[in-house]
Amino acid sequence: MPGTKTKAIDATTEEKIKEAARRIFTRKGYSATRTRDIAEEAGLNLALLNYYFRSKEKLFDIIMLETMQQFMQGVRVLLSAESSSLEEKISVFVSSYIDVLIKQPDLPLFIFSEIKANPKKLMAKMGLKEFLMNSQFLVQFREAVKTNKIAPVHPLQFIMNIVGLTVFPFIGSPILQNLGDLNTDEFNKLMEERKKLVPLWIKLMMMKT
Amino acid sequence: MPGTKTKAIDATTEEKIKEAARRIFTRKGYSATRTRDIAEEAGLNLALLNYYFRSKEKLFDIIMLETMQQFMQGVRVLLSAESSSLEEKISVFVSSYIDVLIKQPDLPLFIFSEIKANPKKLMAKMGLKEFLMNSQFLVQFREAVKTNKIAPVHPLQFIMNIVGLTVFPFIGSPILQNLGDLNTDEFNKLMEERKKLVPLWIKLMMMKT
DNA sequence: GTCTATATACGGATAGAC
DNA sequence: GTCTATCCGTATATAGAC
Repeated sequence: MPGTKTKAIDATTEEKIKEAARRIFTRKGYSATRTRDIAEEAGLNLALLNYYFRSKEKLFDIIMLETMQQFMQGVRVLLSAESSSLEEKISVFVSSYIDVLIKQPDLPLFIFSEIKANPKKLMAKMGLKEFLMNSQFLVQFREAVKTNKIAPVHPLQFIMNIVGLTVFPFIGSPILQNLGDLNTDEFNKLMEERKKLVPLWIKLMMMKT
Repeated sequence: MPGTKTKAIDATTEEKIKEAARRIFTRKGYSATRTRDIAEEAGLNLALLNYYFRSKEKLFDIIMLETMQQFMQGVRVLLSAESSSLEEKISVFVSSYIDVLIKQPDLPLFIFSEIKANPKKLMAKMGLKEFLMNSQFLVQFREAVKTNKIAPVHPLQFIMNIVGLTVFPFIGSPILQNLGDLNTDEFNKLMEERKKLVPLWIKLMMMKT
């Protein structure tokens, strides 16, 4: 039966639990998730969770760390990259992010909720601030302001705009889909459109007037 | 019978409970909130909650209904108003909304989270869709598109932009504040700036190119 | 490693004194 | 109306058989 199966081909029990946990935690958040839901989702016994991860919280910590690293990847793309222009960075960020979010639309609400619930525990692990400070992105932004190519605003305003225009639709999707009478496919079409629109809009917004 | 007795000068016990519940629910969400937290926040005994509201869920429903009505008020301002122009509507919406959110920054994350957790139960109560459909806002938007004043995009894209640029910073504030090394006052200053910037940006974004 | 059964803790709800 | 004490269901965690 299960113990005699090969580990090589299908997912190990530990991986099954992690995958199930990721789905449920992301969908419902830490507090609303019951370990029973995870066990059921994984098609496994409840006791296995404790055998592999000792506690709900430890399991969550592992999932959360991995999730945030994934979420951060887009940001790192946006911030680093020596060779590309500011505009190119924005395009790449928006486009790749929308791809991720179409596949995992629950991600933003989950991350922002959990960070709010536990800022100290989770913020440190991101190391986002250090990354931003010496980033090529910030250098290019300041240069563009100085040379009068874009309007002079706080860099954070600029970042809020890019991230907000990209991420917000997924946070508000239940309301927005209802508002526009859209099913998921139709909604995703609009998101695909935004891959081109958002970078264009950002460019227009930041024009010197 | 609860609620029928005194209309006193200072807050009644029932109001104290509701105020405490509003704060805690909004801060932590339904699942993570314990009735004991609410009782403590109100400086009252746990048993009073049940005396006045029968259950955690019934108390939550009352709070949630009131909160959504408040949240919707800004939207209604945006959508209705026969006399004002499209631009004016946007300015009023952004400005009044940012005022609300500076006072109650937890509101957006709370509302979006709870709607996601229980869309059927909560969406109907908003009645947002009906409101939008016959709104002056939508008429004016379509007119502006037809007369070539703004670029032709799905109205929902337009709404996402306005709401996203206004609301997103408050959803991401823990991360954003950390990113920019800002305390709450400094962050709020940026939000005050956005009262003027967002309407301007919207105007620029939507230009015909 | 995986299961069943059970211990333990926690949170929501209630009974009853005042 | 408000309190103390307590009940009871549910969720997490663990023991022990296989």
